[in-house]
Order: sequence, then C-alpha cells, then structure tokens
Amino acid sequence: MYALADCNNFFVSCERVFRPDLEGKPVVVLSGNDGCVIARSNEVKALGVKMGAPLFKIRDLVKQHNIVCFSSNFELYGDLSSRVMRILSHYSDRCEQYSIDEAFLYFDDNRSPANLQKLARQIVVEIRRGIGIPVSIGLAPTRTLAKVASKYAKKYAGYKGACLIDTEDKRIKALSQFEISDVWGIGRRYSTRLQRASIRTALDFANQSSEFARNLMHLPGLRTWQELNGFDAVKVDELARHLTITRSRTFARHVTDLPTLESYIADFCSSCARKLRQQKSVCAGMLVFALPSRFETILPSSGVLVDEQKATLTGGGGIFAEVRLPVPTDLTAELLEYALAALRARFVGGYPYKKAGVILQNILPANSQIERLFGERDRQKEQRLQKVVDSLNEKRGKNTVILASQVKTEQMKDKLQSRMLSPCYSTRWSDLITVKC
DNA sequence: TCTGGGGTCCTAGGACCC
DNA sequence: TCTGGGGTCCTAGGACCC
Repeated sequence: MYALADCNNFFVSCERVFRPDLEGKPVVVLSGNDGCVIARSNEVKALGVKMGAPLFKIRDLVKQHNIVCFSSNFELYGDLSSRVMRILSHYSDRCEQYSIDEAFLYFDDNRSPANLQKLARQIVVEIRRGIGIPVSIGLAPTRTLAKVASKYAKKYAGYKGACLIDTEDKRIKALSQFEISDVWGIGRRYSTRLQRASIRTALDFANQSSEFARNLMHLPGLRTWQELNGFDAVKVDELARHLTITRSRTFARHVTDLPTLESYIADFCSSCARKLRQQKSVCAGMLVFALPSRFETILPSSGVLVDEQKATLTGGGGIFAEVRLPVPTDLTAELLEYALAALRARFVGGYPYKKAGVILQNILPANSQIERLFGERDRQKEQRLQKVVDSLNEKRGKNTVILASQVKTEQMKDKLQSRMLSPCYSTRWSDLITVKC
C-alpha cells in the first residue's frame, strides 16, 4: 500500500502556525513582488479566488472580506517542510518526497489496511501537534489512487485525516465521484479532450480500453489508466539529483542598465552553482536569459528602432543565450564568467528587461568530470578556494563571501517588493517569536 | 501601477554512424 | 520499375506536476 501525505493549504498553514489568530480567517500567500496568489486558505477558495489570480484583480474582494495577505516566505516553508518530512520518514523505509508539501510512503509489511489507516491517523495527529501543520493522508495500492484518497480525506472531516481505498467497491465508488480533471497526470489539455469524448469522471476513464488511453495520451496516459485500475505503474525517480537547476526573477520595475542586470545574473548563477555542488554534480551547459514583460508591447521611447533593437525584437525580444562549457564544472567563478560574457555580448541598452534568470543543464555526477589535457585553468586550486568560500558561507550565513560581480547596484537595493513578509520564526535567532506571560 | 518560480517525462524528427 | 537495414544521439515542443 501507498500512503500519500499531503499538507493542507501548505503555505497558508505555515503562516498560521505562528499566527493562530488567523485560524478560520481568509488568508492568501502571494508570489514574488506580491504579484499573484499562490496559496489560499479554504475560506478564500470558497470565495472563488483562483490559483494564480493577480492581486490587483482581486483587490475589492480582499478589502470586502478582510483577506489577510502574506508575501511568500520560502525560508519558513522550507524549514517547516523538512520538519514534516522528518516525521514522515520515521514511519516507512521508503519515503519519497514528491514536492515541498507531499510525500509518498510505501508499506510492504503485512499490516492490515485497517491498521494502516489507524497508523495514518496517528501520523496526522503527530504532525499537527508537533509542528502545527494539518495533513491529509490517502491510502491505496497505487500512487494515483492514493492521491484520489487524499483528496477525499481533505474534503470530508469524517475520515479523520486518512481515507483508505482498499477494496474494489471503494475504488469504484471513489472514482465514480471524482472529476477527470482532478486526476493526477491529467491536466487542462487532456481533460478537454477527454470531456469531448464524454469522459467526465475518473471511472469513465478507467473503464475505457488501455488502447484508448494510450492513443489519446501516449505512455503517461496509459500509466494513469493502469494506476486507476489498481496496477502500480508510475515510476518515481530514485535519483535525488536534479537534471536542471533554475534561478529566475520577475522584476518589480524594468531593468534597463547592464550593471543591474549583471548583478542579478551573478546572484542567480552563484545560487545555481551552490545548489549544484550540494548535490555533488557538475554541469556542461547553461541558459542565460533576460526577457521583456509578457504583457507589454515594447517600443523605445523615441518610437524609432535602431538596427540592433529591431533584431532583438523580431527575435521575440530579449536575450536567450545558450552556453556550452568546455569542461563540466561546478565552480561559481567559472560559470559566472561564461554567463556574464553571454549577457554582455547580447545586452541592448535601454531595452526594458522585466525578467531574467539562469538555468543549468547537462548536469552530471561530479565524479564523472573529465579533465582537459591542456587545461588553461588550475581547477584543483580553484576547487580548494571554492571549498573555503562554501564553508565560510555555511558557518557565517549565505552571502558572507561573494564575488565582486555579485555586489548589488543601487537599483537592485530598492527592488524588494515583499511588503507583507512574515518573520523567519524557525530559522533565524533574530526572528524568534516573543511570548509574554 | 500591478500578472510566480521550479521542476519532470515523452515523442517525433533530423543528423549521424556502420 | 527498381534505391537497405539497423542503430544512436540530440533537440524542440508539448504535456504534466507542485
């Protein structure tokens, strides 16, 4: 049996852990620059606010219902997530973390389903009491069915946090009341196609032939079909290694000068590289991009385009540079040299860049690194330096030692548009909660 | 004025190999 | 008229997830 443990309204619940006064009140968490809604409490969902709704479009609703807004505080969410995961991992040798707020546990012992359900309810209580986060658990023979079960556990209080699908009767009943678009692995596109074929519930889909599923939705669709019919088919990558690492940001205001853009790219690059070293990998390729807003048409104030700008604009606008590294590397300084060179070669002054980022790709295990016979760099020396820098940053805080190109420009300093940021209660001494008694 | 960020897998088609 | 057979690797694009 699989158990899917899923935290309810996770980001909102994290905020409520330290603000119990917000229990039962409408709360949202916003994306960077306080742009979009990325998490909603049940009260807000009931008001019809959609995931991803831009804040400026729901201003009236926020005022009218006194919705409490938070800027996203990933330091807090990440810490509470790891505490939840630590508890979950005590209960099964196979605990697969699937996202920041979800994990699959696998049970292959001979406990009865009823006992597993009891155990799951115990886990729910322990996490609520120990960390303060509400969790729902779904139990079933496949991951996709466990997902279905967890949604029922979330929806109906009667399940006491844990819903079990262990018999054919329960499977059919659960699927017959489950909308096809809510099935794990069936997104907007496929559910439209399926609805056109008069398939509305998960059961409608499960009752089709396997060929039907495969023809319409290829291999992933076939797997979903199998899973709904009780055959374990979803593979979960055992590798904890990321295949790509991205850092990117939409700016509060346009960035038009090179130094500011360079500082951002330098920050992204060094953050990507740190993550790369943490997972003991090297990368052989990198994308550097700086793009205009998706929502604006770009024309220079003069109204006349110079040739270079014309070329940029006709190409869809902005910078999208692919960098191949001569030798796979994990060194911040080396990655940064290439990233900045790519940026400088394509930068157009005065162009309104709105979003930028760095993506590392072609990621390999660090031990597969190949040394160049006639290398122009002394990599061993640089690696020793990198180690010292990393350990200083670990001991003294993230940006204790940085590269000169990461130094923030004036424009960058006032970029912070997270006006409703909560304290990092659980990760910073300075943010510890004060208790008055 | 204001519109997120970070991932994965699969498939088809082209280029290339012997 | 007729133009091999069996592969690999890479990439772009489309689908999905939280």
